[in-house]
Amino acid sequence: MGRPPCCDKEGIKKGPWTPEEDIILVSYIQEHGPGNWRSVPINTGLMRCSKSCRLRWTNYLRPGIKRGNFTAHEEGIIVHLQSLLGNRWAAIASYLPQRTDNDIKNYWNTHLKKKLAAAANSISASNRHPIFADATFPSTAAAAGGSHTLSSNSDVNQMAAIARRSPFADCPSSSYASSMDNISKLLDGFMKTNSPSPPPPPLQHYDGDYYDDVKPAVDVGGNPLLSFDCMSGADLDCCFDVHPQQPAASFMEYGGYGGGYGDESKQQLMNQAAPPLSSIEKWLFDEAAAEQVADLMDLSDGCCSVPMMF
DNA sequence: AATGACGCCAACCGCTGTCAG
DNA sequence: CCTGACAGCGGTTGGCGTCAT
Repeated sequence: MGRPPCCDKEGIKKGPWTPEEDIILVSYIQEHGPGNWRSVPINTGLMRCSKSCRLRWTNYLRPGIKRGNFTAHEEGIIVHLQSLLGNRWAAIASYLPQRTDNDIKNYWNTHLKKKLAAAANSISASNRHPIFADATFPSTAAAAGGSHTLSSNSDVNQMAAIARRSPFADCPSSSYASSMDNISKLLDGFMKTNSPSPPPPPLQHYDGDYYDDVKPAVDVGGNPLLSFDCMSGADLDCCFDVHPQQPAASFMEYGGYGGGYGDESKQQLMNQAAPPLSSIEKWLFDEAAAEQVADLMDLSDGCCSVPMMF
């Protein structure tokens, strides 16, 4: 289908935004709030298409955006979530509210992916776990009941190492950040007059969007389940079965590669105060998990020298 | 000092999902 | 149900800054 791009109209300005345009846009949003982007260029007189206005706001002007260096913790989360969710940058960004999806995408493409690829080149096939030597992997894993979104085998191998040992921690901060000072001052007033803002971290949400592999299933009693299978970056495959109406009756399974996708470790999550999906999120942010995996991996100091992975 | 190569990132493009009429 | 409008997302690109020669 596809509709004609909104920016094909004549008289629509493209390219970098000027400070004056930024101020106009911020002033308008300050008054009317974000949203209804179609009306923004009409009401402000900006010679920009609505899409451009939205992008400028969400990627640059929105309050609470953090620029500059990614911390090792942020890197760990990104790599962790990327291995779990794939290139779903908006979903990943929702776990890093101070970062935009564009920022994360750029950082992945320019730093992390490159680093992972370089490290992967150094990994000899003999060092890899047998499951990775199987050319049909990950299809075999999927057939076995697991599913994942790993872009490459090396993602798993390097993730924990990157989470623990950031090679980019000393990167010079973006000079761009300092250019934001004036706009930040402008936004101070906005933030004070528009509480609550910025949007809170969506740690509580579970709408099916962030877990790719939600699929219909039933429990032993025939009750509907949402089943979320994943191969985590922590080299554990896991399965969360969630009763939509009875989260407390849900359970989570963990299994290691060595044992396949089975039952060797099953943990009942019956805590009413802590629904299972909180456990998922806890797991996602559990730095200790990455540490454990890194220890298991027996990584050497050089990230291009990776011994036995498992 | 000049210039070519390279890296980074803001912005654009095209597609998909959603929803109202 | 169909269609069109809109918002949002992910991939890609172009321009600018930096570094190497």
